[in-house]
Amino acid sequence: MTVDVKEVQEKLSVNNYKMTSQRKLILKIIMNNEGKHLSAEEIYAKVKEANPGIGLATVYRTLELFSELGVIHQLNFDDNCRRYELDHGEDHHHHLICVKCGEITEFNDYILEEFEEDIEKEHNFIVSDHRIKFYGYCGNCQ
Amino acid sequence: MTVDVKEVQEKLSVNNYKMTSQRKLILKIIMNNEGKHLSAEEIYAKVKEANPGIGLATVYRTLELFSELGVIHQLNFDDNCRRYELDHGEDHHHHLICVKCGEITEFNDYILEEFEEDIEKEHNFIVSDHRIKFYGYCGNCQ
DNA sequence: AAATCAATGATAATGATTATCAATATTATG
DNA sequence: CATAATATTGATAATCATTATCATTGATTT
Repeated sequence: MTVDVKEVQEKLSVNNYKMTSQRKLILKIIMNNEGKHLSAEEIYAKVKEANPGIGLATVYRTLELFSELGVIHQLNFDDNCRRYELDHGEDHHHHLICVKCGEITEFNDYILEEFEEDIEKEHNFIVSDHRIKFYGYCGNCQ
Repeated sequence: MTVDVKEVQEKLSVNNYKMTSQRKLILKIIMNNEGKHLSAEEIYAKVKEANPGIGLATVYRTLELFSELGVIHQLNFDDNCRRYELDHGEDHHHHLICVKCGEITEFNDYILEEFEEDIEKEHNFIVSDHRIKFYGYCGNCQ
């Protein structure tokens, strides 16, 4: 389930939004930086290299729009800003956060499927997604 | 592993901090509101009922201090503020977040213990803590 | 071409958090 | 006990990410 420009264009037009040059540029920046978890300001900086006329507000608006459409989703690593990554749907995509150097590693898992069923029974709560953060020490910091 | 005032007093004095009346009041507010995940502003409001002279800055400073000492820890429910709860140590304490009404339910689990071992082997990452957020629909919103 | 509506860019406003600094409380010391 | 040294506090200013505003631009329709 990879994300490509055409697919996003679809999602936009279905919801009566247009794929403008600014939106396409922002999308490409995000796609070209998979795993970097860029913040709005970081995306803004990269975007300006290609198109210096673009406004910060447009970046924020576009990130909000993409989040609504499920193209991306927010992350929070407790560093005072929202970060974003492509939403690949049902991949169980999580993060290892080094509490010393802050390095963030990604990994996938599928072990919580059955656990979600338990939650639904025990707490009468229908799980649609989950996010795990593991805190600890990366290879360099042990 | 419950948290009590005496224990916090210990932690404070070990690190050359004093248990002032303000700190004690803030601690008690947090203890009396277990499961509420109060924000700094919310704690400030409750604190002022008992001691109107207390300053907002003191609340923020105390929350930072308590976090450093491991008395409490931060939570993030993507609602533009940091929330806090008592840190009970190694209890695996997680949250179910309703994406519709925002209700937050707590639960504990121990199933990820063995999974942490896998992570240590595969990613050379020593896990010290983990936090899971399950998103979905609570009983009222299904 | 005129009208309608969406999207943008610049900038002001907001709001949570942090920094500053003088005043106060506490502890150590002579 | 008095005084010096230090920690803590309260008030307030500063910061900074994010959001709102609004006039302008661009695209689309008729």
